[in-house]
Amino acid sequence: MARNCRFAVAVHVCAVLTLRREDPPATSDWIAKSVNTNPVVVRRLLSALGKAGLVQSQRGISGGSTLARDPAAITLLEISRAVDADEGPPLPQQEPNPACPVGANIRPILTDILGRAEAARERELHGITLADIAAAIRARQDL
Amino acid sequence: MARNCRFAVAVHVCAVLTLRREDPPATSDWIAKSVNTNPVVVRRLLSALGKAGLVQSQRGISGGSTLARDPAAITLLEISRAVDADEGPPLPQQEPNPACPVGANIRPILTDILGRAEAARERELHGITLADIAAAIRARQDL
DNA sequence: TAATATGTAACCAGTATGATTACATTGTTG
DNA sequence: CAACAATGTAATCATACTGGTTACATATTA
Repeated sequence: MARNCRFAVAVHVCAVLTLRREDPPATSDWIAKSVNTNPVVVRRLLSALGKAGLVQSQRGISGGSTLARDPAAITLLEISRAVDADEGPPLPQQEPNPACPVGANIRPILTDILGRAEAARERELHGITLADIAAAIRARQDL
Repeated sequence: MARNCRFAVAVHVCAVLTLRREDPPATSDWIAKSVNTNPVVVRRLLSALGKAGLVQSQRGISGGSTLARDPAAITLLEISRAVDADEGPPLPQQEPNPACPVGANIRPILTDILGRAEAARERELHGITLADIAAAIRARQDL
């Protein structure tokens, strides 16, 4: 997992689009007020989500963004991959010493371990859809 | 998962200590040559591992570090927690707008999701011990 | 044609990371 | 006891990344 807030904000953005599914497109300005950030930050995320095919945007008057698919068909894993580029496992750029038995063999082992950890995280996110998020929000509203 | 290499290097360091279990203590200088980094970087990690009770260090001539426990009793989760402080879920510092239905409710939902993702990653690391790492290294050597 | 929205580039301040130097402290050994 | 060799840690530095902001070209609609 990257140490930034892009995923969290992207889910917030998508949640807004999900709850506003029947309404006219949401502008980056409107969404930014809900997130409490700058509209450009929202547009950057929407651009990434659009390239991943999760969202559609329209320019001009009465423009804005809408979900491209059924919320039940969009997983949080897709959102994560859309906004956070895969940078590979966090290994030091400097290669270890091949003259040491550990240095000579640890690299692929670490890559495997870090890959498995990341896969576990992704499996979790794959099991959650935007429909689940919307349901959780509605449940909290009805308290 | 943090976006740094501390965990990877810490596992490398511990793997060295595991393979040298029957030998005299390893110096930070020696380990640094295997990792291919600066001895101070190694000492910082050894210091954190020591505070977590995974490693013991001795000053002075013929000093150095050794594993504090059986390699089969040290999990990668312990190593991860020792060298990477828990910074909590990566949420924006700016709170969302409580006047928006999404902004008012998304925070605890995001916290839950990010917590579940992190828990999945930790479950994976909990299942791997230093003995497994040592075995993997030996298996690669015997090719 | 005027108004409004997206799409992006450019820039900035704040922060994290890892490498490095420096030095005090501790322990060993001759 | 004196010299040496190791850890422990503070301080500094270059690099990189993040998120916020301004600016402006482009597209779309009324």
